[in-house]
Amino acid sequence: MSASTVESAEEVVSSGVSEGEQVTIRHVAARAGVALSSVSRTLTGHPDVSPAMRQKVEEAVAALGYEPDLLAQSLRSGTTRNIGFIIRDIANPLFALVARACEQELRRNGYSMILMNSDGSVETESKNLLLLRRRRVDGVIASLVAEDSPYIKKTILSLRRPLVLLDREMKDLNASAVITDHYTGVYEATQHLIEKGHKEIAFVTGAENVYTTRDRLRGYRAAFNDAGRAVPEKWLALGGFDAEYALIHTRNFLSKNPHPTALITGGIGSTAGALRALNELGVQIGKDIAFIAIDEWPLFDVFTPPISSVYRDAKAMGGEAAHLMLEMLNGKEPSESVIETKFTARTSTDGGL
Amino acid sequence: MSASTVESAEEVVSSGVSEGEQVTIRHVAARAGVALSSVSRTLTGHPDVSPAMRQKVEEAVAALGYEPDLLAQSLRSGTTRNIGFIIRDIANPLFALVARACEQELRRNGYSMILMNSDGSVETESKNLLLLRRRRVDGVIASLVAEDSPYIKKTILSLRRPLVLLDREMKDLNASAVITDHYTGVYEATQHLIEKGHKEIAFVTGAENVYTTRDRLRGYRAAFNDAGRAVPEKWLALGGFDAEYALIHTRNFLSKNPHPTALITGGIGSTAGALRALNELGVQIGKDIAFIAIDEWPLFDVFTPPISSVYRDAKAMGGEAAHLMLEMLNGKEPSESVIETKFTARTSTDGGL
DNA sequence: AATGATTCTGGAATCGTATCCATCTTACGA
DNA sequence: TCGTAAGATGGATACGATTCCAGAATCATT
Repeated sequence: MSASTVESAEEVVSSGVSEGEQVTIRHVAARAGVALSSVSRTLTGHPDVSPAMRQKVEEAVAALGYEPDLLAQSLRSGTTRNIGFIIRDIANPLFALVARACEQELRRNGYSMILMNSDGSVETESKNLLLLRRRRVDGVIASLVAEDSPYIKKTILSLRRPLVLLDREMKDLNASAVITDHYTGVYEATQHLIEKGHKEIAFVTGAENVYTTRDRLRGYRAAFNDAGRAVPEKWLALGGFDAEYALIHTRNFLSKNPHPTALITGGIGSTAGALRALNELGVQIGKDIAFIAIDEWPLFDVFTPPISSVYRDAKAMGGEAAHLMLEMLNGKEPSESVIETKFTARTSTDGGL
Repeated sequence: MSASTVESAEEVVSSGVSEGEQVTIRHVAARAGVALSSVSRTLTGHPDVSPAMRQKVEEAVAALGYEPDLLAQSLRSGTTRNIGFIIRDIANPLFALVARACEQELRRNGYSMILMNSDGSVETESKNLLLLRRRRVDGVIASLVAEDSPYIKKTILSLRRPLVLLDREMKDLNASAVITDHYTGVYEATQHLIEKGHKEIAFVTGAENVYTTRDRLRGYRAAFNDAGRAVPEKWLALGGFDAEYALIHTRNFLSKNPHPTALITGGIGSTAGALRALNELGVQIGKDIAFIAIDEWPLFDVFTPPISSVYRDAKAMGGEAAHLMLEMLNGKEPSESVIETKFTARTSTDGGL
């Protein structure tokens, strides 16, 4: 009796498995001289299996190098151990961190991640959701492009699978959500600027049809209100998270006279666009204008000048998303998890006045 | 006869499909009053289908809201239209761009991407490859952690599916590859520094067990040789692509006396680590030291000072990878695609002497 | 020793779809 | 009008696994 677990190709061929053919449970059964069902029972850990049977099957499995086919198992069991992950753009560094942490956690629990970019398009997003349903994923984790599309809502309702939303709030969906407490961070950031004497504080970010913007805006407004100041509505640009939008509107704001003395950008893309505009105009951050970024770019710590920011832990977001998904897969009710934000003042908020 | 394509839930229930149950081809056949096989033929576009049959089936499909189950189709057809994508870390901005472009292109062609991070571990990478095989992906696109692991090579050979390597070269694998012409870019970068009068040019990057490093090193050495200078071997740190490694070795190099007057970092992670070390030591780029980064961080264009870099088009890499994969899936032989690099001098390479 | 309970095993059905094969109808040309 | 081919359809089988069910073998009990 050979103790080897890997046998030569010739021996495998001589075992009734022809070249290139997939080794199935049937081959194992034949080699072990038992029934299909017995092999399956052995491998799935069914209690009614004798030690003799177990040994025969395990020998055959080792000899043939058999591996269960996840596709067939999925069809039979109705569960694929695949989770769909839909985001606007994986190249957004914040979402990349979320995706990475999420994938790690899912993988540790035996799930794989199917990644889809929605490219900022509601239509693509919707198509992706439908495709994921057809692929029979066990659940979907998504950062939706917009919350107010009835079409998306309908599509989601038709999914009939656990759903975890990232930084979005939608009613009547029976979904879990990882939401961020943007309010606190943005409130502190705005307050910081007001205390420094700024009145004309511009805020450039995405549209109000996502929770992210609404919660940030709430913090921004509250800081003015609490300070007994009027909210400078004319310095709000709430149109898109893309860099291009922020570039144009930052450029526009700074061409006015008077122009804002401080600028807050909401989100990775907005920050990039605004920084490009300032750079292009030769406006020096921390001197000609006070600047605060919401969400940190990976290399912010070595920027000159160091940039004041509202930080949130993207890794924790990803882990929490996976966690909430796993809970729902285990039959628990949907729930929410809140991620904190933290404002840190650095030298980019000096100057501007 | 109602012209509506979406019917009410009650009507669906009354059609023999009970609540929550998946609508299958069988229900469609029953509703249309035809055989299973006829429905299948109609939907797959088989020529032997009469117009009358087509109409009956299409009506039933619309009435029931039937959608083919990709899982069952996969099992039957042996092809999943899933592509595995394995990288070290999706949070690496360069790879995120590659992944995004690749996913887009695959999606346009009806394929989905299963994303797995190998976390820089050969073991995880290997497990991921095996899992992808069990998931019966149609192909794998991978940026391997190392080329010299015999275990990985064995695993890959056992895949028996089309494989596209990203920036790696391995013999006898029958794989396609997207490789980068690092040589040219690094040669030009090094030459630029030599012409400026630098002799002590440090180079911090990953290990030589990947093509990326070897090709860059070749360019670095050739520039010295062509200039008739000795290669400063003592300023080579070829140990890892992670930021931590670069941080430690940059710090170490600069603590020496004499220390390097110029620094080249190879790869996103290395650049981040080196920038942190320089920042920490208070060494000013473009003044106290000349600095060149290989691969650009997204916000390099607004860094102060602007950083000289060796650029490559990550989006093109992703698109090419998808393209090569699609070609192989269509039966073509493996091939290689080369991505260019371009050195651009900016003010970070002033000073240092 | 007969009975019932328990353990173990093999055969068959099933998941949802695609395709082979056989049958039946229709059409066409000689 | 007949023979043959082509067109159209239904039934059965297969993809690779799990699970139900029934029967065989083993064991304990009176």
